[in-house]
Amino acid sequence: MADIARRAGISRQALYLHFATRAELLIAVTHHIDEVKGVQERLVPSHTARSGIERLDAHIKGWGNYIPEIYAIAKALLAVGDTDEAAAEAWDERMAAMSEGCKAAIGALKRDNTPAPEHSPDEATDILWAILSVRNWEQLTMGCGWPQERYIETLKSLARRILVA
Amino acid sequence: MADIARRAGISRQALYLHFATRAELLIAVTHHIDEVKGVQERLVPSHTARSGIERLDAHIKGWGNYIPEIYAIAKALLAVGDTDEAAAEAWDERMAAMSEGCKAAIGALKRDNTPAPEHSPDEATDILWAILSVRNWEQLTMGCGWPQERYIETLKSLARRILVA
DNA sequence: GCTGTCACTTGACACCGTGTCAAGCGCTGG
DNA sequence: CCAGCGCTTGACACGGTGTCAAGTGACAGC
Repeated sequence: MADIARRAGISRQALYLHFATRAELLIAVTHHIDEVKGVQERLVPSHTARSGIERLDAHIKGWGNYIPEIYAIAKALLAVGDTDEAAAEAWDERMAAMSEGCKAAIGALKRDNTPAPEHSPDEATDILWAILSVRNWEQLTMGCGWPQERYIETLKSLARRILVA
Repeated sequence: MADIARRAGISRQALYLHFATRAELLIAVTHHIDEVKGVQERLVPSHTARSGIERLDAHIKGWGNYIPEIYAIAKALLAVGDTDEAAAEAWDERMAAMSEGCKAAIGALKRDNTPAPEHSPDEATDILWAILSVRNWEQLTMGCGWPQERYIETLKSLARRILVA
């Protein structure tokens, strides 16, 4: 909090006039970034995609390229979520939005009659959500050293083989 | 530290006579659990597997069923790893051991001439390692509510479709 | 039986981060 | 002119980690 106040050019106490707790500040930052960087707009291509496969690709690309932009705040929010209920809730809420996108992509596959027979739509959604998680991105790019481009392409390939008949 | 000391029936200060820092204690606990619960023994079936596919299955089962036993300490270690270099290193070291198992399974597939053509052995190892990560387990079982049995079976199925030709 | 050592105890303290409180200051709009 | 607002300074409480000093009690070796 002291660091942030210094960088903002105000006193530490003034920060508490705006945000009651550290968690609240992190939540507000998260919402602000979503607004400025526009999650919604990123997922537009996935709405206008014609086939289910196209939609799957667009969703992976849109979300996958969004992750690096929110990574720092996401990590902070996840960390504080271990002890702060409201922060955990805020994160879950964000994830629910992203999970809706997964669900829609899976739904589009079903409409095309191209879903993999191995999974129910719910299970397929869970799987897609899991492999697109921030933690997974962290592991593959920061942990394994994959460049972002490769992350996107490989995940597209994985998703197709797992979720498309 | 106070809680742990109380549960151990010694004074908080006595704890510091054994472990210099909280991180050091967590690291020691991790090693102790590995010793007692035996990671090595769990992976024996994977060494004796005949085919590459069998080995892949055995590795997923062995490790996948080990995760719930180490989950609590793993989470604590990961959390403290954000600020403590030694803890992060200890975790990476454990992960390297597990990653070796992934590598060996991929190697076995190659020896059988059954690896998926889409990935190099290194990439296949990274992917297997990522989907078998503790975070992924957390997400699917705790987040999505999958029972352990289903987690194992679904991951086996995923791994085959991704990594086997 | 004495003594040194060792594991532990009690009780204090420093430091850091979060969050709170009170008093004061300066600008601006009515 | 002044009330209100946003901010300031400066203090403090609290909890957690880590440190330090002095003391205690048991046990082993002489």
